[in-house]
Amino acid sequence: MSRNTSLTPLPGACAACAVRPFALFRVVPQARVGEIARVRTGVRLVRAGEAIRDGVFTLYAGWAFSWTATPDGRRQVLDFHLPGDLVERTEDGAEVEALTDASFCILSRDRLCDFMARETSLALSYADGLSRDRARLRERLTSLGRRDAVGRVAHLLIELHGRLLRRGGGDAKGAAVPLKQAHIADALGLSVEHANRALAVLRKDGLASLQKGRLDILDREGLEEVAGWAPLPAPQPLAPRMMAG
Amino acid sequence: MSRNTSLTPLPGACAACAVRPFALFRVVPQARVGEIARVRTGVRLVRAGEAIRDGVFTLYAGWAFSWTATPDGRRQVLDFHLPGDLVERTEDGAEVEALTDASFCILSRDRLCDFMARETSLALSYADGLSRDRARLRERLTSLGRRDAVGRVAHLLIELHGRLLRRGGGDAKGAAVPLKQAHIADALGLSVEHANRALAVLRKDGLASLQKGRLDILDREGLEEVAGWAPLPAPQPLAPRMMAG
DNA sequence: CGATACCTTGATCGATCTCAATGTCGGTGG
DNA sequence: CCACCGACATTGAGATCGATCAAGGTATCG
Repeated sequence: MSRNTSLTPLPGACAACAVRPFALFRVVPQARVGEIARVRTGVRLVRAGEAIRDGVFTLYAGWAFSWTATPDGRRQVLDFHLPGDLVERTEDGAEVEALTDASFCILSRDRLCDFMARETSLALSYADGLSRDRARLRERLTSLGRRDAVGRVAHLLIELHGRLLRRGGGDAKGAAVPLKQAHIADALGLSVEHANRALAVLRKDGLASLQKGRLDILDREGLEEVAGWAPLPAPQPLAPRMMAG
Repeated sequence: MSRNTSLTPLPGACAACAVRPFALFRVVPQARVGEIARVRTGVRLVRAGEAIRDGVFTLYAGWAFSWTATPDGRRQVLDFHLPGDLVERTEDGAEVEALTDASFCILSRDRLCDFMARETSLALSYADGLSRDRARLRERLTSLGRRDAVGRVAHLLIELHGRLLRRGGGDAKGAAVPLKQAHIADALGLSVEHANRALAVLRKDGLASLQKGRLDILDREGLEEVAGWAPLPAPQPLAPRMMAG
């Protein structure tokens, strides 16, 4: 039994759900929260490192990530999932794995569809989630395509910090971030050793520090600088013009 | 006027639309095609290289692509858009540009929302499109993260070939692909020179050839081999059926 | 013809990978 | 308490892939 207990809370009643304000069902008015229960087919608790095979679920506590294996046996992390995120296991060979001990609500795909059919706002909330996923992937793609290792790591840290802040985790100074260096490397297309060196640079330069599950933002502005974060639209006249025809 | 004429056709009546079977409105039954007209606010023809500033549109003829500028003035191509694709200009600084001469139907975001609110299957079709975008971005992310230059190019060529085949363009032997090497480089995080060398390898090895706007698949199996291609099952849409009635 | 856009090739440089140790820390069994 | 172990982080040195720089080459078009 000692090993079956966990400090990770299980999801409880939807009406009091702490992550609903950030989740798919945020659009459901309090009066109709009962209908959510018919979509939820169960709750589950998994240990860090366990694969999650349920098709559709809302992460309630803990982190998870989606990844895919490359033909040469390495892996690419596709996205990190935070509490409140709707996660779908797709059929394309990508896997979902708990990054920490985690709990979540399993949803019925069919009943979710029915609910969305009755509630347009819910369908739009679903689409909104997909849109955000897409935006995040575009950012990451830009990182892998055009940023160096330090820039990629800085960018990822800023992104995660923002996502956590938005759901009330951490503060401007930092947040709990349980990533190992291997997760960062696999997400950013780097070797673990190089991810380590990039983090060391950020630390040495007093920009950010990720250690023992804690992210500290030491110099937000400097961090954005090395991330190539464009707060203002950059002047474009000199940008290399693409082919015109 | 010689320069204002174009061989690129403008979209005509929705009822006879050639790309509708692959587009957002594929779920609208013939009997209700008239309702689409109220969503369409106009049609437009643009030249290759022109920026497209309309917020939401369905590409009818020609190719386009979305891209974003990096702080150092280079650019990252985020996605290529083919006839039938629904394209949204997002607020995040990404731009959309016509890759060839192109025409499209401009949609009203508000009226599209109304239509989706009335017709769940349309909302699901919209979500399905977002899902596919996401799947494509995940594939590309894996490419940039874990494949070498030749693998990335091979993978992109296979992807484009598949997308074209699905909408009736080209055949197993190849298809019209108007990409310049600079597009490929900017999409895959490579320099133009290296993209060129990767294409040269594929050509020399008799796997594929991209020249003068034409993609030839010379050895599909070998191409998949170097791409590290895992044949994926068709994405399972959440539920896009034809609208009843 | 000259200009422009695009493609191709070669040489050098550099960021990142790979391989190989070493370090640290928490736990665990003796 | 100590010795050991496994998981993770760190560091160094050499090898590589792809970027960059620098020319040419080709085709199209006015």
